[in-house]
Amino acid sequence: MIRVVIADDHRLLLEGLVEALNAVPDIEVIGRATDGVELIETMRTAPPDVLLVDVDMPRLDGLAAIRELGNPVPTVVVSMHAETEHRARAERAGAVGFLSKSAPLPDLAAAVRAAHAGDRFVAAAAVDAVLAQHRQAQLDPGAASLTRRERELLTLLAGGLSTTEELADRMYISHKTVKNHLANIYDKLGVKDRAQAAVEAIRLGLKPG
Amino acid sequence: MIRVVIADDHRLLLEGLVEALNAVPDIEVIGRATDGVELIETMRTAPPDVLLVDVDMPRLDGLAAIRELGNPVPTVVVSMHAETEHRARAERAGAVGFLSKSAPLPDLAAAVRAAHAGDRFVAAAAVDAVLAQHRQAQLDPGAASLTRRERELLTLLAGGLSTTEELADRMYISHKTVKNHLANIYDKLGVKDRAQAAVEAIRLGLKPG
DNA sequence: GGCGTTTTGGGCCGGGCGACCCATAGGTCC
DNA sequence: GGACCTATGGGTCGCCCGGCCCAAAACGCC
Repeated sequence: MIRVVIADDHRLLLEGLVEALNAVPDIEVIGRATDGVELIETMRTAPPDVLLVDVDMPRLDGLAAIRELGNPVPTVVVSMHAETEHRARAERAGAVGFLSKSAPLPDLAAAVRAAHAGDRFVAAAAVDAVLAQHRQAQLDPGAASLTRRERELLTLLAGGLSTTEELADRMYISHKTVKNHLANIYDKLGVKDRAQAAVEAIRLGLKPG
Repeated sequence: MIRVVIADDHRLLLEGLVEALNAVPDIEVIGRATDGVELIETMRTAPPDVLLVDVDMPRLDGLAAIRELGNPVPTVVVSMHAETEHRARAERAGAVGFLSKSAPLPDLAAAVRAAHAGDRFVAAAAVDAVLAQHRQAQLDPGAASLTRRERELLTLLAGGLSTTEELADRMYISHKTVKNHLANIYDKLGVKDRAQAAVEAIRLGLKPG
């Protein structure tokens, strides 16, 4: 059983990846992170056999994070774009694999196994199946344009936090900022209050993660 | 393919039955009803090969409904209790089968097939598997005690209607009654507003239908 | 280095919401 | 027949929510 930690700030994609990989018999996802700082914390508490990271994440990007970590475990870098330049940068940062987010799932599993076995540089491929799963959310014109904080807030809402005060406390921001985020969410999702937003969030597959 | 219509005022159980039966390869649920009047309407617009009805339903109970219909299709009666007296009444009303809501799913499928084949009186058995699915909701102490109207309202809420006015219009009651129902729902589910109630409703599997 | 976006925060206002009272009609159950 | 629940409806009150205005940091992108 290959134990994997995944880091990606796109929560929907992250969840899709987790589900997809957990469906692979010899792979188990034991941790996830949505930014570099969280990733370092996760690596400390639950060190995996293989690490999967997105290149661009807030606070501390994927490449900086693996440099910071000093490559304790084989790392595969996942990127939206498959350009050679990104690949080179990932390689310099110590990654042993580089994947585009637009290829079939089996390639992703293969890359994880290869990294675990000690291979260097399994290139390209990966994750088209996941994007397909993820497509539903992208089809919703507004949902795709949700920002990171908006998705965070919406996820909390779908998890049962409803009052402005609760949400503000949980996100360490003022109640006014919560209301601003909510107003933007309503606009993007085409709803008019918390109840509808919560329903929509669940429909879109937003889950605490 | 045996086409079936199911009538049951317990919506959660109804949905469980529908799902369970749709999972059976040779059975397809083509309609559902939550009271006798709705059942008669459904039978008119979508006549099935076999009818499954609950004995006690509001407005017009199951037995009265099948009498009213004049038994155009073989009917299996489902009851919470498996007492002989109820069985006798069901038989007099023209039902060809009688099942308790506390036996394994295969028996239910068997009863449907038997009714379709023309057998008279497949007794007892049925639907324990469905109750298991349904158990989650029953474990929630409050959810089980929701009344019919409360469930109706909650289902609308989970479907995206959120304002008092919308709900009142849809249910043909005053906005004040909606607020009363909501207050009772909050109390029973242990939540404090529409957003949390909607989240909980979805978690409990309430769906339009 | 400048522009757009994101995230953060403020104020104001009207209306809707939830909490707490209440009553009445109809049904079920013993 | 009486107790209980359900469904319906009313009123009041305080607070919170959502709409609409604005501003300033921080970040990414070109």
